[in-house]
Amino acid sequence: MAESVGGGEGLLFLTDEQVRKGIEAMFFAYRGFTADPDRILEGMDYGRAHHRAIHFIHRSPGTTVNNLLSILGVTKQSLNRVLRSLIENGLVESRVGRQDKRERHLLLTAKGAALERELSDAQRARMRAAYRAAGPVAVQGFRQVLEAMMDPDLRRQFQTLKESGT
Amino acid sequence: MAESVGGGEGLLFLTDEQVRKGIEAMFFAYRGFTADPDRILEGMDYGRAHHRAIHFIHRSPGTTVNNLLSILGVTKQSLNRVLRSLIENGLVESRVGRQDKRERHLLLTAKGAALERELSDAQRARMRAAYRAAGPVAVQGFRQVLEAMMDPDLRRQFQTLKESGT
DNA sequence: CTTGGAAAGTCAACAAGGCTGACATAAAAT
DNA sequence: ATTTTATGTCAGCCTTGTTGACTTTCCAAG
Repeated sequence: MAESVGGGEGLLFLTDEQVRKGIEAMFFAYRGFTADPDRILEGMDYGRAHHRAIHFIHRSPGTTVNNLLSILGVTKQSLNRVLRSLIENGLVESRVGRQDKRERHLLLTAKGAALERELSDAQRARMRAAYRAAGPVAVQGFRQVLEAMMDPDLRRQFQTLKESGT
Repeated sequence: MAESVGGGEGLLFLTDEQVRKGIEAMFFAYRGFTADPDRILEGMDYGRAHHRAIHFIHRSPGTTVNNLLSILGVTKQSLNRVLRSLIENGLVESRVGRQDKRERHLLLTAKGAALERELSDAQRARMRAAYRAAGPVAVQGFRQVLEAMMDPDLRRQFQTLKESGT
């Protein structure tokens, strides 16, 4: 790499042009990031919105609608459209809450879990390949920068999710 | 960080759960990435699609429509709608090609450049802050992983753009 | 010089996935 | 008893993507 990213004490001497490259990298990388799931979903009745719902239901089984709403950052009308089709087609189960019967707890059915696996296998394969190509140190840095880019509320949500896993 | 990302010889011992966290980080970070420009554009007649067009026209002044099409990865009908409004509102100038008069060369007007600056200032500010928080080593890693995530064609496009700068 | 094909623009129609506003229901909380 | 919360739903709108069809312009090869 010709361009240095050096500078001590956390001070970075990056030109606007260099930062702009980071922005473009983010743009192109995100296209790659969504490409595989998009390919799988096209032809089915589902899209990226369904993928996101399935992902986070898998991630937090039994999560409530409101919970999912705040993670996804969309309106309930928007989520409901997606959720309804997933429930109708038997990918997601909606259970009335036991303590609070107003709440609906969302779970993947076997069929839903199968699609989740197919989608996340594809997406993880790409991530793994990228990680392998870039190396362990790069992966650490990747995560740190991404986390620093998030809005504070989203960062909190992300960290909450992080703790729930592993 | 409790989770190790170690492993010698480019072999990464990452569990599916750890890779999944990278995927979620990408999702949340992209929201932050687009948040500031989106805020600026809301209320104007423009959206994210306009931002992207403006960005790449600024980046490669005089680029042709076909060129832009392949960078953005949308159909000409979709781009045309965006481009038309930018031209009508005097943000973009479309010049008939000198050698090949079928081609249109796209340039930002002063007004267009002003909006471009406003948008990219906001976006760069966030990137800079993230870079500063994460440190120089992390920034290197960030770039490497992003580049490795791209589809090969997009990576080539990205690298071509990279060379044109600096 | 004619003709094939590339570059660009445009019209129409459609779909996904966002949004707002309004309203309904059930159940919890006060 | 009343208010608030969680959810669902209807209707309508916007942006941004898509396909298909058609036109104009014009370079380039026959």
